[in-house]
Amino acid sequence: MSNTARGQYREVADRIRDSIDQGVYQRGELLPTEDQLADRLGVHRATVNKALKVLLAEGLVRVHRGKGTYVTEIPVIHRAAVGRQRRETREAGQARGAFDAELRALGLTPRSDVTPERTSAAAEVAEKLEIDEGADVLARRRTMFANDVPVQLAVSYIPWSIAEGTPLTEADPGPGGAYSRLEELGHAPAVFTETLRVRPPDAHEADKLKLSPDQRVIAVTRVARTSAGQAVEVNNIVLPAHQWELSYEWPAD
Amino acid sequence: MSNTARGQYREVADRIRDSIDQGVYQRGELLPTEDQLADRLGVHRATVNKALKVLLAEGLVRVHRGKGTYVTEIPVIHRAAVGRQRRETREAGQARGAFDAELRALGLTPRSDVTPERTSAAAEVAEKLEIDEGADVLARRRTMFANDVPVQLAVSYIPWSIAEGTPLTEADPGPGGAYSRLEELGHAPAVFTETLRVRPPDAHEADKLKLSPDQRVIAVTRVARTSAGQAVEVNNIVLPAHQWELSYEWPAD
DNA sequence: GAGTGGTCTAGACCACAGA
DNA sequence: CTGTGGTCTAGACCACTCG
Repeated sequence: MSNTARGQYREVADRIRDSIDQGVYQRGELLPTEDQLADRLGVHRATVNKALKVLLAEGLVRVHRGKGTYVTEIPVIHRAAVGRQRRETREAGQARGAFDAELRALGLTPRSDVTPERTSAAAEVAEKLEIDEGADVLARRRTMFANDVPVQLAVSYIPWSIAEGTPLTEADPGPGGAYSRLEELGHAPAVFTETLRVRPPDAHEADKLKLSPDQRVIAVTRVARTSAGQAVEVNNIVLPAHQWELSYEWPAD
Repeated sequence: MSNTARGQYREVADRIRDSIDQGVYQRGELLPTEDQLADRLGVHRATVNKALKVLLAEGLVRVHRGKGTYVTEIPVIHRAAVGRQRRETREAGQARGAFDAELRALGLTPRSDVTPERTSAAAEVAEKLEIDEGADVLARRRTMFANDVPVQLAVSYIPWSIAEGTPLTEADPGPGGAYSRLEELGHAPAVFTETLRVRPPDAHEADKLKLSPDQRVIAVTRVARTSAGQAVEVNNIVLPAHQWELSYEWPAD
């Protein structure tokens, strides 16, 4: 087995979790330092540190090295994959896209950095786009924030042969986003595929998303194809696993 | 940030990972003990222990307490959610279902325990099935194995008013599985929804799936509805996160 | 510089597996 | 009984943040 003797650090984690649930420590508030918690709970600091990693895994706390440990203020974000590409969704309300709409629904303030760039396709991307390795692609790199907390990285790849000279190469591709432009260019996406893996963050992801090695990301690879089966976009999306809930819906046939 | 000074244990993890990748330690093989690794690599055992937890998170190794640490022998299993309910998929080849087919495709030997049971619906299940809390439901509990390694837990709930007196209450519901029976009973599922969360395993899951608290599970809640929008089945699926790759596909409209 | 969390070493005890 | 990994304490050093 693996779990019979629970370990003191789990008791400590339970006690701190209870304090958070009961409002002793409020959302966004700084917890006592590990030394203080160790004193109060009568254990060594290393045990408190391990307990806090449990809460970190659960997404209950957030750590700023050199500053302290905070109670998480961002609720779990729901991402409904199916439907988010629809024009109505993309243009709904004040939102500039599905991501914006989801965050506003939770009372959060979305923010997003975009960097379009012409580059050459790595092997995995080229394979999925069915182009030659090293061929030119447009890479649109996005970092998304909720209340200034980073919650998503995404890199969208589109063959340069499609994107060249179009608004797709701009930071803001215009109303309805990139999918609307692809539609107008005669490359309307008709079928979407998403493939998911859960893994520890790599160094770049840990840095950008402020994650510790004890946390996980959900790596989503989305491929958009035309009705002719031609892949027109590959999107590599990285989400802090504790911050998201994903949903999918499809017909039986 | 969180990751600038990499930490010695990550170097140790890299070295052990390299040894596994290069075949120094083979699939299914027992690694040297933590004491031995600590001696060879010139670090304290606690550092080796922490390094092994990194590899555990990546799914590269498996730990049997009291015995040792083994190189994982099960490859990542792919689960294509869309299409697995189709009759052709369910009845394909020698397989008794989509799960069987997926494992056989990887050269693994599937095995599965099923325990049907009449019970009363918990709040979350009742809400999704749109029945009264505490109303009777059929619960079909499954534990699935690949080469005798547990790889999935699932509990399928069907209102007792539908299941009573049908083959659904049997351990083997017959050809094509439960969905075929629902179809014949006039409750053919027409729309499926899956909602995913990543979290640490609870005590029961850790025990059944032989997981350590440092690992994660993907908790999938699937709801099957008829074309009239009536929920007929709720399935709570728990997967060791490091062992699976999930995929979904859907049309743009 | 003082305070924070991240990590490492040292040594110890425990729970579990198997001879 | 011995050997394994899991955990705890003690004490130390480091990197980062902020005044």
